[in-house]
Amino acid sequence: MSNQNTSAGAKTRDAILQTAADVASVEGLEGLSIGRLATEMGMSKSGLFAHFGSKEELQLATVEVARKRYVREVIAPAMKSGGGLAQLHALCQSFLSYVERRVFPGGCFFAAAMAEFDAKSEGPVRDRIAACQTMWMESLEHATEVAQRKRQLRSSVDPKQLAFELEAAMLAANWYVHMFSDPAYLERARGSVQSRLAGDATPTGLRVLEALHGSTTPPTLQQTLDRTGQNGSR
Amino acid sequence: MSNQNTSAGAKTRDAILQTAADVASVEGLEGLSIGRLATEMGMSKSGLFAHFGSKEELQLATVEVARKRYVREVIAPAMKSGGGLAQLHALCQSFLSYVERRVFPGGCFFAAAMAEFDAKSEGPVRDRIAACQTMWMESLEHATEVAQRKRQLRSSVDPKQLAFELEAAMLAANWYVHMFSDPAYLERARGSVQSRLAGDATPTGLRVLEALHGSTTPPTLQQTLDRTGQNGSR
DNA sequence: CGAACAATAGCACGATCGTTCGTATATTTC
DNA sequence: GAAATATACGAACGATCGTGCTATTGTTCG
Repeated sequence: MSNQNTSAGAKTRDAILQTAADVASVEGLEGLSIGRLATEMGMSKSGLFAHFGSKEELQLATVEVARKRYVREVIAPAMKSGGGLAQLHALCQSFLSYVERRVFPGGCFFAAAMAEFDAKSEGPVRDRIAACQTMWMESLEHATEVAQRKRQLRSSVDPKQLAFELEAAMLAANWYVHMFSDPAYLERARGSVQSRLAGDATPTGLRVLEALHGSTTPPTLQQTLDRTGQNGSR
Repeated sequence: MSNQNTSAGAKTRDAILQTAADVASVEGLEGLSIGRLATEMGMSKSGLFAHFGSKEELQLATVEVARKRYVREVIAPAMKSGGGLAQLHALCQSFLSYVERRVFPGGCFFAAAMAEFDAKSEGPVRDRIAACQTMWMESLEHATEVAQRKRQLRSSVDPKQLAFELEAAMLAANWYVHMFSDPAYLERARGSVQSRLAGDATPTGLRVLEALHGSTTPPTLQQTLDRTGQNGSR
């Protein structure tokens, strides 16, 4: 989109921030040091510093490019699918794929940032991280509400509760897959998402889910269908 | 138990480590600095340092006292309840209570430590954190297996999968409750645990769950009972 | 060509980091 | 009481932190 009118300085600034986002996903936003970043970029500390004016500005700018990357790699692909339950499913799969593809080398940038700042006192960086997290959760909740309007999810489902549980499984996968270098946790999260969605789906919703990924579904789905079929759309 | 033969030095050493664990739950184990810790303890940097010999030793010792605190505040209370499903339930409730009671001021020490070290390269501290996390997960898995032997949980349940999902809800509550200062997330996690356990419970198990917390249960339990009752112990 | 400007480098500052060393004061042991 | 040991302190180290200030480059434009 706006990738043309980039002066020489803006280009290096962006290159710095891309590296900064990668480093921060591993070392944290506080652990990210200007000297270390300058060395890694092959430029002087002061030259790099001049782009931002303060460390806090560097951190905020880093969060911003990380957010764009997140939108590009997680949100946007999921938006291509139809609204409602399909989109909710797509958002979850997209996130887990994003973790699997190591879009950030240290795992989800925002998961790491939230863990780093959640206990810390107020501050602009913390606020920005919290806002990003809220936006993400709201996109999960919104997809849930649309799915309810489309009668794909039961109206008794609390969107915030469902979003919380889906996010919980995804976050946990993010931590454990890195801590133990075991991709099995991604599959566990996929299983969680699948059975959670199937468990709250109406018969209409179950057809959507079935169509989404053919017969890849483990027995859990069919089993859940048996269990919930008679209850209707209650 | 062995709180008597504490020489003067061992007493201050422990006092240092208790403070260190508190600080580390907020600032992280790397963010914990010896100078800052010395100031907080009202003693000299070198005097404090002499107790450990290196920062890494300080970190390892801090993890150890944090682990003991975790055992005392989370594991031990849950061990009082009967084995199997009751114990699994107790472990989850105990953890959420531990978060709620702010046993560590910055939230769960090990959640923070895992988030800090999961992306970092190998090292003794990382290994210790990973080992603690494994032990915790195994205690959840073990309780699940006992519950299966007691026919309280379906034999089709994968203990690792169930432990993962329970842990996911608890971890997510830990992050969000601090990030947004909203205790509602604790209730969401409690709801997740409850419905997850009820969903996988046999009729026998459901009776155990009902007995556990009287009529505190939201309609979800009764509803789930209706849904799963006919399936028997499958 | 030369002026204006954006971008980077060099250097230095005060602060803090983890760490070492020598020393002073308690406490225990003979 | 003397010797030995445990415990803490103060000063200083080299390194790195974030941040200024000044100069030097490279590009753009009149």
